[in-house]
Order: sequence, then structure tokens, then C-alpha cells
Amino acid sequence: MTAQSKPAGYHHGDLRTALVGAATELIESGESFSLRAVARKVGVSAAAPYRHFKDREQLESAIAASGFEVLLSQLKLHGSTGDSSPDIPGLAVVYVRYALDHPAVFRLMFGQGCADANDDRVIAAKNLQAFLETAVGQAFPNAKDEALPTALWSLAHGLAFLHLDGKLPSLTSSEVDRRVRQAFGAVLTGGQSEYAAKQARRLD
Amino acid sequence: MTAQSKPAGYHHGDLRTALVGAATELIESGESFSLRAVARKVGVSAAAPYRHFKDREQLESAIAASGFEVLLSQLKLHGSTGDSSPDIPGLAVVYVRYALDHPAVFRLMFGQGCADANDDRVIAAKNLQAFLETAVGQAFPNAKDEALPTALWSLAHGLAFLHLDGKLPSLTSSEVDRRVRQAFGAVLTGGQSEYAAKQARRLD
DNA sequence: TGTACATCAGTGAACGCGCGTTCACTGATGTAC
DNA sequence: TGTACATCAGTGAACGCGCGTTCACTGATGTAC
Repeated sequence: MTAQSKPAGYHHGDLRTALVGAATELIESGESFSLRAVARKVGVSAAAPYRHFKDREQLESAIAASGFEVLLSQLKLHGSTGDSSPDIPGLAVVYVRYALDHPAVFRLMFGQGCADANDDRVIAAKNLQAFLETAVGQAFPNAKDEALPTALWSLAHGLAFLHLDGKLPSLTSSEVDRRVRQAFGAVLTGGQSEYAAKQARRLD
Repeated sequence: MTAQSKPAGYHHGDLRTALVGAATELIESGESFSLRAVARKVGVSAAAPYRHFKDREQLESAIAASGFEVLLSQLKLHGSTGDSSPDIPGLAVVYVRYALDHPAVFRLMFGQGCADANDDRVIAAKNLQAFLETAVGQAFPNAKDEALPTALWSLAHGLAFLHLDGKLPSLTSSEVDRRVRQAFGAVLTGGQSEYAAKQARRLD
């Protein structure tokens, strides 16, 4: 998917998509991301992007939205192969793997900015969120409140970011998968017995 | 602590500290952060910072390092009031609260960059990490491997970032505290019983 | 206590750069009749 | 099927801007004797 493959001619055909793709590649390769750089990469004049995006920020939102969609589709793909109820640790593995495969986009997806009703981006984020809540809800039908879904999403999200930021010893990707499963295991088996109970008693 | 309060005169006295302080305030207030803007804010020429920092990146590292130190000191402060063994959910509350109080610095602390042996910053990060591992180790002396410390740090970290990014319904800060405690409760009590055991059996 | 001098921590002007964005424009496309 | 015309999606030149960084400089500080 080299974004340069435009069907030579005055009209590009699908410039919007090409711009999002090129921008994604740029930030993923660590280059500083600018409208001009993206236009250059696609082989188009610096003014051309303005036919498709009001300003730089809007392109950024489009990248983030596209990231959410990709992540969600990968999660769904994993879920659909499964049997009766969702494999939560498995979903977490997919989540973390996405983050490690697309670090810059992942950061952008969860970066600040994001002025309220920012169209696509917010919608895409909400879709992801809804999917996750549904999955955890199905997996743990007896959980009374929202605490567990929140905790498990946070756990996956934290694992993703700590790996991304090199705060955990870096490993091959299959070892990371394993570590993610173990983290969920440590937490879901409730193996902390007495001490856990004691800690829990401190909760409000 | 208005960074502008320099003891009028040719020499500033403690410009380095003032620059870090001003830069912190700038990014925390959402302004774009540049060496020139920081110098301006401190009331010093654009070239002055170069007496104290090799380049822009080095100032950034200093901000991050200072952030790690502040966070660590707050965690220690909480820990020292405690009794025998560490109050893990309590530490998590402090962690998340720090993130919400200093969102931009927190992001910067865990942001990409961070070229290997980057002095202060890396050292400060390692100190934090060591403290957390020790605390979890003391709280759960029977945990055989590193999975539990990793999981609990990730949980706290994920809670911090999801709150920061507005992915969880926003609340007053005391409600956030409560949510953090509940998330830890949901996970530490091991209350997912049968289903949890079934999920756990899927691990590797 | 006083003077000479090295060092330190600032100044301010200048550089080149890439950026976001606007503008009047033009070539390509598609539609009505 | 052919022509007229509106609309669309590009061009390329230009703008003003703030930035990081360098440079030769100078005022303040502290130390040796």
C-alpha cells in the first residue's frame, strides 16, 4: 500500500484516502508530521489537502478515526472465531499487539486534543468502547457494576502503554502476548487469597 | 510559584529551575511548548536557555525527570503514613491523581522520545519503577513471578490514561478516587469465581 | 581590605527553515438538452 | 451522439510566522594575592 501509486493525472481519484494513508506512514516512521510533508509524500501540491480537510487538525482526527476502525475490526475478527463467550485475555492480546504495531497512531488515537463532538474520531472511539463493554459484559454476566469492565480495559490499556514506552523489559512479540495473558491470569484467578481479601477490605 | 519572580539583574540566580518550572506551566496550560516561549515567559533572552540545556530535547527531559521525582515523592509520602504493608489501591489513587493533576507532564513523562541513556529522565523513571515493584512485592510476598506487579502497575497506568483521555465518564476527583479503588477491588478480590477460573485455564 | 583577572551567565541580532494557509488560477469530469 | 456549461479537484506562487540555534558580545561574580 505505497501511497505514491496515484493514477497519474490531474485528478487523483481518491486523494483523501491517500492522504490519510501517507500521514499514517509518516508518523509511524517517526517523521514529524505536517500537512506539507503529507502532500509531498503523496506527490501533490501543498494546497491540495485543503480540498479534503479544513485544516491540519482535521487530518489528524481522520488518522485517529481510521486507527480506531482498524483496531475494532481486528478485535471483532478475533472474537468471531471464538466459541460461546468472549476470550478476554485474547482480546487484550489483540489490543496490545495493535498498539505495538502502530505505536504512533495508537498514541494519537488516545492523545489529548479531541474537542468534544469531533465527528468521526469520537464516533469511532465510542464504537470501540461499546464493543469492549459488551464483550466484558458477556464474559462476566454476574459482575454487578461497571468496575470490572473498567478494570479490565484499564489493564489492557496500561499494558499497551507501558510496553510502548519501554517501561517493561522489551520482548519478542510472542513473549509480549504471553506476558499479557499472564497479567490477566494473575488478576482473574484471584490467586492473591488472604492478602487480597485484606486489601479489599480497605475499599471504602 | 510564578516563574517570573526573578531577582531583577543581569544574573538570574537559578535560571535552570525557573526554566523547568515555566516550561511545566506552559505545557500544563495547553500552550505549545518551545524554547523561545519558555525564555519569554521567564523574561530572558531566547539564547539564555542554551547556557543550561544543550537543546530543546534536553529541557523536555528535565521536565519529565522532575515529574517522575514529584510523583515518586507523593507516592512515598502516602506509603510512609501506612502501617505494616503497602496499601496498593491507595498508591494507585495517588498515581492516578497525579496524572489528572498534571496531564501534560504525565504524557510527556511517558511519551516516546527517550533515547536510551538519557540521564536524569531515565534514572528518575527507574526509581519510580523500583519503588512500585518493591511495594507490590511487599504487599504480595507469595506471588511467584513478576506477573502481578506488572498487572497492577498496568491497571493503575491504564486507569490514569483512560481518565486523562476522557474515555471514562468524567467525575469529580473524589469520585475518581473511588472508581480507582473499585477497579482494584474488582480485580483483587478475585470475585469472578467460576468464570475467572475458566478464563484462566486458557492461559498459554 | 583592595585590586587584577578568569570565568560565568546573560544579551540581542541574525540565520535559514518549514510550516499552515490563502489566492486566483486551470484542467478534468459529468450532466442537461 | 455532440455540444455548452457548471462543478469539482487540482496547481503554484506567495504571505507571514515562530521556531531552533549560532555568534560575538558584555556585565556580574568570585577568587588569588
